[in-house]
Amino acid sequence: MSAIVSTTTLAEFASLLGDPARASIVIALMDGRALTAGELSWIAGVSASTTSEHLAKLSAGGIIAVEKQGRHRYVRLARPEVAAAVEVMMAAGIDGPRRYRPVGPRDATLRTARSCYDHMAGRLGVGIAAALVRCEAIRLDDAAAALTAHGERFLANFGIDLAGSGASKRPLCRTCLDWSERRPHLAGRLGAALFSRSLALGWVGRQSGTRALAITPAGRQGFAGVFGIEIA
Amino acid sequence: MSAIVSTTTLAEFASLLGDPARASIVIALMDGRALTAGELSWIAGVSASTTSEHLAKLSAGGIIAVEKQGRHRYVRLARPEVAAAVEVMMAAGIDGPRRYRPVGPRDATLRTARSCYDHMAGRLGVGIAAALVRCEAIRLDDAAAALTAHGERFLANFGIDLAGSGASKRPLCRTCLDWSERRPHLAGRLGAALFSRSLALGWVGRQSGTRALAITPAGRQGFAGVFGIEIA
DNA sequence: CGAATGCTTCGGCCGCGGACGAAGCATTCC
DNA sequence: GGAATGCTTCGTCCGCGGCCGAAGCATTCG
Repeated sequence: MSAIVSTTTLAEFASLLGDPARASIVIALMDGRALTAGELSWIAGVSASTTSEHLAKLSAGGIIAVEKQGRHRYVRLARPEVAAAVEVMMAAGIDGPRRYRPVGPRDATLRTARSCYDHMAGRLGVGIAAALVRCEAIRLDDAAAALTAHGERFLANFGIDLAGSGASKRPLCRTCLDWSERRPHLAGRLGAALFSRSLALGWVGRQSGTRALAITPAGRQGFAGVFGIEIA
Repeated sequence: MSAIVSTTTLAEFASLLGDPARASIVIALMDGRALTAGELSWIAGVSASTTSEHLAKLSAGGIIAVEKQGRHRYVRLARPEVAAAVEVMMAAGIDGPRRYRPVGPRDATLRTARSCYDHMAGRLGVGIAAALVRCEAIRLDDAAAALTAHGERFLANFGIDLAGSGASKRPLCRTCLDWSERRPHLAGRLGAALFSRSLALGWVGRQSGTRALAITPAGRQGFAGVFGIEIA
């Protein structure tokens, strides 16, 4: 055998992702956010009971981690390896039959800056995260991220009021491994707030039909001034 | 959706690998060699007819490429992206449910040096590949690898006559991403020749029942002298 | 040419597993 | 307390797909 692991390992892992409903679930979790079973049920387009069974399998297979919280069940991807595998699998699955896909400039702009649900990713996203760590506005340990008192003031100064964003159940500050940069960017309520504030300031702009974000001239100035980052 | 590609792409790709028989087939092809349908039938442990159906699916899914040759049908992986995906999936599949696996000494020896079909992998394999690049015996661009004129002489000096190995269809020089090292090692006819020559010189020895390779004292000296590498 | 080999197509069997709804816990809300 | 919500367990159904053997094409061999 070519592989160190047995063949069943590959087949088991793959078959977990080989079901359309489970694939939808996993893709929905790909940005690192935790979603409830109910939300996933809606996303996957199957009943609550079916979703529950799928979640049980994914959990047993080490794909997802489930966290009970009140009467909700929060689901997230279990390990970064899983996210990495899904990324690569999607890349491999594209144009299986077809030959090439024209990667082109569109891909390049995605790497520069893109939206990942409601926060920013790409070089811009990881740049901001790194800048906030550098100036000790946040601390990243392991998987979790924490906002410092200094960071709270820093962000308030930037126009972000996290306390005002309500007592949502959603984690305040969460990191997400960036697909193109292989370094973390910020997700969670903080990531979302940074994104919406950047949009409000006109620093970045969405483009229809793509996740690519345009960094405006004002944005270049602003990101450089506030965070000290230059995006190539 | 979080992903660039649609959810069906992931599910389709994954379900192709989600069947034990197909997974065996793909794993058997992981080193880039082309095998016949009959061989794969034996490897997968299913009948010829079943194998034929599996091959049709894998081919339609862009996983494998099939080349007709006389009354044989040679099968190989279609694209490097597929091999990369399988590598990462196997890595992600390990210890899905289980927390850690006791990596232990057996695993350590596998990481040091192991056979990957007919060539060498592990630290030894990637070390040799790196050494050959360093001394400009081979060039690695992107996925392909090419032997230089200097490299041909270098290898002849080492006792490898690649011209004599026949006009096999098999690629001369091919790289394979190493599972444990995450760096390329050499496969293809060159990789096979390096392995058999090392065996002939008594530099490495196979061990029964495992893919681990033992590096002999002569091997330590030899690999250090010829390639300038020390394997920890 | 006929016989042997390699693979595919066809037909049929069978079981896995994904789907749902109803009922059962658990938690929260009023 | 009771009602509402969120999720899981259970029972059941049903269809997809993997499996095989026999027959059917190809190709090669003698």
